[in-house]
Amino acid sequence: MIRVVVADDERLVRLGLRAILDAEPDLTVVGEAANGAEVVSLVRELRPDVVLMDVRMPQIDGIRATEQLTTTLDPAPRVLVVTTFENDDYVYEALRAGAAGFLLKRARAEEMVQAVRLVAHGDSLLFPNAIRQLAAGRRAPASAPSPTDRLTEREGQVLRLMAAGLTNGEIAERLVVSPETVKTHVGSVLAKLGARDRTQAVITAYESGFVQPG
Amino acid sequence: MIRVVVADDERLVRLGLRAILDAEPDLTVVGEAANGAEVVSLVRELRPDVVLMDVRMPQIDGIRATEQLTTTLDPAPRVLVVTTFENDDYVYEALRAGAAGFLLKRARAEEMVQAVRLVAHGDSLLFPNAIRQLAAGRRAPASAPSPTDRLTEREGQVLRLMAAGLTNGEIAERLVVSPETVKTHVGSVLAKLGARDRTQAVITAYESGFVQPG
DNA sequence: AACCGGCTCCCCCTGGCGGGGGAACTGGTC
DNA sequence: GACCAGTTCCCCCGCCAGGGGGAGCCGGTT
Repeated sequence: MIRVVVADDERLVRLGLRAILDAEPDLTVVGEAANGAEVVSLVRELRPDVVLMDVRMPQIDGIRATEQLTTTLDPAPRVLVVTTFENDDYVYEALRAGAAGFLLKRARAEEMVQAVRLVAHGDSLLFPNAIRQLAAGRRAPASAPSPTDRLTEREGQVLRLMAAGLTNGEIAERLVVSPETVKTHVGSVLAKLGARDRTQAVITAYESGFVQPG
Repeated sequence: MIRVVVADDERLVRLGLRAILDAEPDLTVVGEAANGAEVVSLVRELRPDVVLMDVRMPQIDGIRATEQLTTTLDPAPRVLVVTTFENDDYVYEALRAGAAGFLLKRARAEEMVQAVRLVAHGDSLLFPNAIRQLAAGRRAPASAPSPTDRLTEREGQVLRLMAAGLTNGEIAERLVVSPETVKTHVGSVLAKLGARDRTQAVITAYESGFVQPG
C-alpha cells in the first residue's frame, strides 16, 4: 500500500486529488495539509511514501517545504510537485530541492496515479509525459528523461518483446532463458515503470516513445 | 485450433510460413499446395479455417483459386492473399474474388500470425498494417479498413479503457456494469482483433491508430 | 577482499484473465 | 410474429501473471 500526503492550499484541489488516489486499491491518502508549515510537520509524523506538493502555498512555499523534507528525513519521502506549469523556474528549483518529479494539474487521472506509483516504487527522477511534451514544445531542456531510460539492456529487450505481444514463456524461448528469469525481468520493468501489469507497461512503452506504432 | 493450408509455388516460402505458424500453439498447418489446382482440391478435402494463398502460381493463379474456393464451398475458408505488393491490381481483384485480407511476405512473423487469427476468429475484411501503410504512402485507396472498425460502440469504449491500463473490474466500475459484462465485451474485442490477450489488443489499438500516444 | 549491480534460476501463492458454455432483454429489420 | 445484433449477466474451469521470498554467478568498483 502506497501512503500519500496531499499538500495544497485549495481544499477543492485536495479533494480532487484524494478522490483520484483513494479510488486506487494500492494507494491511500493518509493526510492533507493546507500550507507549507503544516505539510512539514504532518509528513514528519505520518512518514508517507509520497507527498503531492503544491508549489504556491502560504507560510512556506512548496519548494522550501520539499527541501526541508528531503534533506532532514531518512528515508526521505518522494515528493511530486503539483504545478500548472506557468513558470519554467519552478522546475529547476524543485529539482534542486529534491523533488522526484512533477504532476500537471490538468493531467489525466491515470497519469497522476501512474506517476505516484512510479516514484513510490522506483527512485527515478521523472518528468511525466505531459510535462515532457510541454517542455519539448517550448525548447528541449537538457533532454527529457523517460522512465524507460532506467531499464537495463536486458529489461529493455524484455519490454520490447512484451510490446510485441509475447507471453513470458515466448519471451523466454526468444531470449533462451528460463520463464522464471523472464518473470524476474518483467517484475523489474513493472516496478521501474510504475506499471501494475504488463498491459500498463506496454502502454508506457508507447506513450514514452520507447516503441513506436507502425 | 485454427487449421491452415499454405499455397505457394516456392517450397522455401511454404517452409517459412509453416515454421512461423506451427510455432503458435493455437495454429496448425494441415496441408501445403504448390499450385492453384492443387490448393483447390486440397482445401475441398481438408476444409481448413484459413488459406494462405500466393498470387502467382502455375496452372490456376491465386485469384482464380480464391474465387473458386469462396464461391463453391460452404462455409467458405478465409483466404489470405500472400503478396509482395508490386502490383495494385491484385488487391482489388483479390477482394472481388472473396479474399479476406492480405499478407505481405516481408511482414514480421507476429503480424502474420495475428492476421491469421484475425480472419479465423472474425469475418472482417482487413488490410494488415503493412499493406495499409504502403497503400497510404501511394494514395489512399477508398479508405483503409482497420480491424477496430468492426467493434461496436460498447466494445470500442471497453478497448479505450483497456488501452488506458484499466482492469476488467475498473472498467466495470467506470461503465457501471458488472465485471461479467466487461469480460464478455473484452472477449469480443479479442476475437475481433485477433488478439490473444488484452496486451495484444492494446498493441493493436495503438498500431491501428485507434488510440494515439500522447 | 569486500561490495554491488546485473543476470540467472527456484519456491509458494493469490487472483485476474480468458475460454467454454448459457440465458435474458432490448430495438430494429424482415 | 420471427429474427438478429447488441448488451447485459451468470456458471465453471484452467492458466498465466504478478508478488513474496531466496540464492548463486559474474564483472567491475572500491
